[in-house]
Amino acid sequence: MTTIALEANLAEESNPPHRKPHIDREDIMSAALKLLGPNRSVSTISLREVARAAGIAPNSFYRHFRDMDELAVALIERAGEKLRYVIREARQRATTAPSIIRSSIDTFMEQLGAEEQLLHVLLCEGTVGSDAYKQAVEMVLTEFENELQEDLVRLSTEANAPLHRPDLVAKAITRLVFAMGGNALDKSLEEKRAIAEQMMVMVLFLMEGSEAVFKQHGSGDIV
Amino acid sequence: MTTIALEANLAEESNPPHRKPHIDREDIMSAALKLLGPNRSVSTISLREVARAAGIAPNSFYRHFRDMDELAVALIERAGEKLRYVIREARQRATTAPSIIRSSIDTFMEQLGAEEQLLHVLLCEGTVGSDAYKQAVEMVLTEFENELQEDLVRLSTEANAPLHRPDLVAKAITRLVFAMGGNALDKSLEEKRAIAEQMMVMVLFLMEGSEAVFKQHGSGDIV
DNA sequence: TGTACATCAGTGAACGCGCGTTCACTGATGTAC
DNA sequence: TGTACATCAGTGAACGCGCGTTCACTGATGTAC
Repeated sequence: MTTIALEANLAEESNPPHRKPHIDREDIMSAALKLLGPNRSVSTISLREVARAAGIAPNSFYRHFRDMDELAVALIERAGEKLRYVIREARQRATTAPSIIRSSIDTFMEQLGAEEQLLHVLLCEGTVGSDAYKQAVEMVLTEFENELQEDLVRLSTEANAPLHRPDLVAKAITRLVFAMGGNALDKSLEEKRAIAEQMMVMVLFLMEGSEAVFKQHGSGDIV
Repeated sequence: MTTIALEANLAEESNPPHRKPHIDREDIMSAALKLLGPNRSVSTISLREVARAAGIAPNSFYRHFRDMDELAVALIERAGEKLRYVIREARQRATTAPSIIRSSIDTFMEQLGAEEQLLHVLLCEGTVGSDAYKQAVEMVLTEFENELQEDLVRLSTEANAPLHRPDLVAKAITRLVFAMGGNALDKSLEEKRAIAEQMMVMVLFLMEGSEAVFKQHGSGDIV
């Protein structure tokens, strides 16, 4: 009795007794996301945990993913897509350099609250895990940097305030925001807001500094 | 025969057969460090692995540490001390703002090569692991930030180029250097050098930016 | 100096557990004729 | 429309393994008398 009730509950579907629910990669991915938390990263959750959360037998996992690594990479890619989509939207709402910073960071921090689990994957695990995993995170970050650089160049040209090494400005902003974001994940809403403010000042420093160096040295080497 | 030879080898001591080697926290910590690598972080190594590497029985571990968490925290603190010591030394070699940046970052990257395992602990695991673990990493980072801020204020005052929000400059530099450093860990010497160059430009941007903002707004709020 | 004793870092054996992975299976679904 | 068959996402049972932790032990070391 108790066991049967428990099993039905785990399956999270009220299908007729001996009917199997149909499960796809999507379901498994969101089951995995639910397991993430301040002390649980993708590299520390087990195949059996994911199967349990998805309401399937452990061996059924293999019908959809070769192993946990493949699942992890799929999650990272999903997170990357989502993040890019969201930031692009933020960008369209702002057209000047200062406002794009503010709206991008605000959006980033909003998402941190709303889709905590998905971003967790990107923010917390770039340095641990399998090679495939790290490489996937690195790709997302690089892509992010490239888009950001493009924006920075466009906006600073329009504003007649060219930047020295905009590639490094973009890289510094990206790494900084991701590092601080990972740190902010567990924090309260209030603390997150404070961190967002700090991030904006830091980004401002980077851009002003790059501008100042350009004025001193142009786009050439600093020596 | 083979088994006996293997065991003697594991113990890494050529003591008389039934003599027990004396082991202390130190030995266990360095055994743990040896296990770290690009795909192994403190939070993924097991008590038994550490015991094996230290040449003791698994249960002997408990004579020295309550659990793996206590070991992890000890490692972080050790890494923090080491890092602080090394950077302090670097600081004494340099007295102007630009040269302190260069010599600190050079020293940091040198240590990355020399004591890779020890720094791994600080760089790669701030966002995963137990609360105790994360808190210990956070403490080291904060302490680092405070020392850096002190230096920045002193040097920029001497140079008559005061900074806006030196606390945030210090924090940004710290987070950036640690994030990029964690990323550089697996890389070749050549790549590490390139990353060190990038880090210096980024730090320069932060300082020049902070200076520029100070000139515009003084030390008050930006808005 | 010699003896008795307490301490405590080490040990081997054993425990129960959750894990990843395998196997042969089942039965619903879609397709060919 | 009905029948036979292939496909394939699901299953339960079982495997061997490494894990953390416990227990009662041993024997070297230091101390008290």
